[in-house]
Amino acid sequence: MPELPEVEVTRQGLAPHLSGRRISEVVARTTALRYPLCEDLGAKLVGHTLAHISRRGKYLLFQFDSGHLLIHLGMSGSLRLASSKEAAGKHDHLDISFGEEVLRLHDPRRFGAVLWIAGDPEQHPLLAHLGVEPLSREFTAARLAACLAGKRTAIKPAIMDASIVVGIGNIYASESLHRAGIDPRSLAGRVSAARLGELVPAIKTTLRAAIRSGGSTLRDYYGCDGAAGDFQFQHRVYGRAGQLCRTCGSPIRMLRQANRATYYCPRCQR
DNA sequence: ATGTGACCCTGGATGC
DNA sequence: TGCATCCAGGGTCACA
Repeated sequence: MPELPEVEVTRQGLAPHLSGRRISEVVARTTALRYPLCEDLGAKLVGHTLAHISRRGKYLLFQFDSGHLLIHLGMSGSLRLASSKEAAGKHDHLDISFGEEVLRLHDPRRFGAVLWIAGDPEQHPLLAHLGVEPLSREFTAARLAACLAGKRTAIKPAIMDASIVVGIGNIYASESLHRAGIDPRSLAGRVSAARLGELVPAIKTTLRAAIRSGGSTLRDYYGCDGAAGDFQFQHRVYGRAGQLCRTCGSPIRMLRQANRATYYCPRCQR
C-alpha cells in the first residue's frame, strides 16, 4: 500500500499533533508483525518526549532522547490519531498514547514493522543500504544512470529497487514511466541519458503531485485523520487496463514484471 | 553476481 | 449461499 507519498502524508499529518508531546501509555495487542514486536516497548517509550518525526524511504522514524522508533506500514498499514475514548478495532495492533491522543497502528495483513533502534538509525541494517531519496537534490539523471549502468533488468523493477532509489512502489513506478514516455520493459542499462533526464523529473513531479493529493487510497490506506487520499483519481495508467490513455486515447495495457502488475500505454511509452 | 518467483498475511472480488 | 481461486501500495529469502 503505502509508497513514499502516503508515508510522507502520514508524517506531515502526525508531526504537528505529536512533536514535543510525552508518551503516557503503550498498548500492544499483537507481537506478530513482520518482525516480532519488542516486548518492553512500553518501558522504552513511556515518559519520553517525541522530538520529531522523519522519513527515510517508506520508513517513518520517531525520534526520542533515548532512541528511535522505526515504523514501516507494509502493504496494508496505516497510522491514525484517535481519541483515547475510541475502542480499538480489529487489526489495531498498537496504541501509543500521548495523553488523550492516541497514535494507532492498523494493519490487516501485518506486513508492517515496528522496531526500536537504540543507536544511530542510519547504521541500522534496514536503513544502511538504502538508495537516494527521490525528492532530494541528490537524485539526478547522472546518479540514476550510474546506478543503472549495465543492469539487464527492466527499467520498471529497477526504479522500484530501494537500494537504487527509495520510496517508489508499484503505483508510482508505472505512473512515472508513463509521464516520462518510457516503455516499462526497456532494459534499465540501455535507457539513454536523455530519457533518464525525463524520468528523474517525472518521478519527482509524480510523487509531489501525489503528496499534494493526500496519496492514493486503493483499499487500506487512510491518512492520520482517517481521510482517504485523492491521487487514485489522477492515475494515468495504474489500475486502468482497458481504459483509454488520457494523453493519446489508446487502451491502457497490463503486463506482469517480477510478479507485479505493470500498467502502460503502448503508444505513449516506447 | 543478478534477477526472478515464492512467501509472509488477511480480506475483497470474481467465478463456478 | 457457499466454496475455491486469484489478487493486492512491500520486502526478504531461496534458488536459477
